[in-house]
Amino acid sequence: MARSDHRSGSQLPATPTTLADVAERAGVSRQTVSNAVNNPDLLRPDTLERVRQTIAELGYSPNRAARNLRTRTSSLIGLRFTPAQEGTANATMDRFVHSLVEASDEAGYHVLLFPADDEDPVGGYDNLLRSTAVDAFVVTDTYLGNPQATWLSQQRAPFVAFGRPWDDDVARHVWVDVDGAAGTRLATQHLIDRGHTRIAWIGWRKDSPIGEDRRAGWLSTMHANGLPTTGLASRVEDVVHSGAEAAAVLLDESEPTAFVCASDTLAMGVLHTLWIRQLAPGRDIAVVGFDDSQVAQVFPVGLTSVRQPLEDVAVEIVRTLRALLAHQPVEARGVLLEPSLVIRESS
Amino acid sequence: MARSDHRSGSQLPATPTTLADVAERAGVSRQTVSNAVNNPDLLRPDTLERVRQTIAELGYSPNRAARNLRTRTSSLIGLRFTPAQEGTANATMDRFVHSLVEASDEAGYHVLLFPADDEDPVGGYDNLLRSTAVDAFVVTDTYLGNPQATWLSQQRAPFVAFGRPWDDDVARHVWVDVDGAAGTRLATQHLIDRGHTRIAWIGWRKDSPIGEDRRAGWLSTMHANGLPTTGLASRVEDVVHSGAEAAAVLLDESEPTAFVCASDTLAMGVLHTLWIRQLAPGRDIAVVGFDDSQVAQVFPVGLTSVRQPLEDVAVEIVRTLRALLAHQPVEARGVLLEPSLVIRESS
DNA sequence: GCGTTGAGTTGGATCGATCAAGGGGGTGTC
DNA sequence: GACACCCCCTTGATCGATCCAACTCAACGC
Repeated sequence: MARSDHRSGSQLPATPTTLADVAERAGVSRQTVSNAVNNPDLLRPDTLERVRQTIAELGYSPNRAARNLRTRTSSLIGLRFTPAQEGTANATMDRFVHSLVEASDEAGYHVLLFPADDEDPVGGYDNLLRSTAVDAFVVTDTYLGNPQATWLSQQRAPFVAFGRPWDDDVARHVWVDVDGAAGTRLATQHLIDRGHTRIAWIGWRKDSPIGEDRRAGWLSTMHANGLPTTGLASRVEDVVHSGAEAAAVLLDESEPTAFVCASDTLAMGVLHTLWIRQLAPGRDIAVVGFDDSQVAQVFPVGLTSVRQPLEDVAVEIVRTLRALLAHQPVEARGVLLEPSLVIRESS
Repeated sequence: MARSDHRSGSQLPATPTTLADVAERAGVSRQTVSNAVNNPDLLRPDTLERVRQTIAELGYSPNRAARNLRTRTSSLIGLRFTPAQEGTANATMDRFVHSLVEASDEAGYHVLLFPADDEDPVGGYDNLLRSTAVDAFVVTDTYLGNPQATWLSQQRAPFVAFGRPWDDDVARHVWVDVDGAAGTRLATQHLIDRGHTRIAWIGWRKDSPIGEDRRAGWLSTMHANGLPTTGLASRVEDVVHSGAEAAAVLLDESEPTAFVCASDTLAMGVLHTLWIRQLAPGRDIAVVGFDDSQVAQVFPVGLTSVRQPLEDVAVEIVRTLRALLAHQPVEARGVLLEPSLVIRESS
């Protein structure tokens, strides 16, 4: 005797419909219903149609837990959520998460968030992994010395990193990243095209490989165009007032007419200094930032900025993840995507 | 014969440890191990200790899928992720998600994200609900006419809304919200305390209950202080240039010395107009925004802004959710939290 | 002495799906 | 006619946890 909770109209039954309910109603076996859902070509067309009809009538949807238990998968992708830092313009996460959720959804996956624990950087991963709660991870902070990627590799846990493994003799994992150097190359060339010759760089401290990568783009473009770089570069903390100070010093000592910055945060610092000195951004001095943050977008003088193709990054990550989980050979160990330049009034 | 994959050191066994493995090794039954995990007080202290030891040795962690299947729960909270709109300063989601992930984690829950489908606003909910993939939802967009809350209520799906049900004769669901009026009251009083008497309001269109709520805070505070409001209010689209235009008109026609805005986006518009007119924010004209976005934080002239206590909102939501899921009577139908004012140079 | 009680532990059944193997029934081949 | 074969479908076992009822054993009361 099957459950008979198909009473009053639109309300959800107390116990949701199961595969067995559908089977009985359609006059077939459980396995046939299962096949209708997962391997439709195994069924005769008329049977398939009948089962599908019944599924629609009963509003059946396979129980996730049961499926997960049997197949030893969860259709979940774990992501450690790290929010945008207060007091900065860095806001990659929000857009990236959105893109990842969309891309995952299309591949039949959902995104599971878990918090960052500073004391135990791999704790969250370990829990989810041991309880087989997720199929794979997406790792975002691949800064030098971050143990996550290495640890996951050791555990043989499937994961894709957003970010290159900078200490490349260790962990050789699969990754997707944005070519920072290409971004600053775009920015610098753009300024050169506008007639600038004294273009300054304000970037992060030397121990940041990402920062050095972005710096390299500026440096190579300047050299390629036979332009000077000495005295035109500065490396500081990624906070607004450091950017402001660096800009002040550079203006005094080297008289640049344009700035390329490693982040929108630093670019805001530059703009601050310009504002104090009554210099008009875009007219007197050009400024380019990095990340195309909301700050760049709504600033009264729109800030020209390098934009990461986070939508593409997400799509690429999900594609790679699927290959990984299907145990297909992954074509490339890493994928490098090109950013674009969003030009606004500040340049 | 139990699995014996406890070979070379730190690598994860091919098949993870199960409850039965632990039971055999500890010389007790499966149920006892289960009790050690879920109902420790049922065991005699010495047995408990022995089982715990074994669990630690084997690195056992209960299989999520199996537990979910049996208990008909998932320890997952569903959240429809809507990213920050480009070209605005609205960035509540990022901080809220972070807070929710943290609060959920402490309660033993994880956050599951799913995408918004414009064509089928309840589709994502329906899928997750019918497949019993999540225990409950957190709903964030409770604007007037949003079908989500009503639909979920009809389905008797457990959920808590971040946001009041504005069309309050329908869906009487459980909610947590921030008192917008109290926020603008803080802002307005702050300006009055600084000696301002002609304080203008720039808000959203009249069909936004949230906007009207915030407007009410400004209005009541002005009245309570016997200050004029006629000709000092404007209702526009929530985009930068609308804010700029509104500010220009108000400055021309009513000569305010301060602006309270319904959002940081509009406040940026005001700042734009001030910049064009060579008026110094904070010195010539005061401006207050709403949301304490990154934009407010890194703007060269720090923007005073109302800050929503999103951490507290998340904690309150999770607390309510737990009560709901435990079928305990929820004390209050709604919880209203007080925002604070972050004072910066613009006021 | 014997039933009662209760704390501590156990084995079997169960959640709802999929896997693996095993039919019926028809067609084709010799 | 017998056999092999394929297509389509069914049955029983299984994933790993928890629920449920029962079972052991010591303490206790009368």
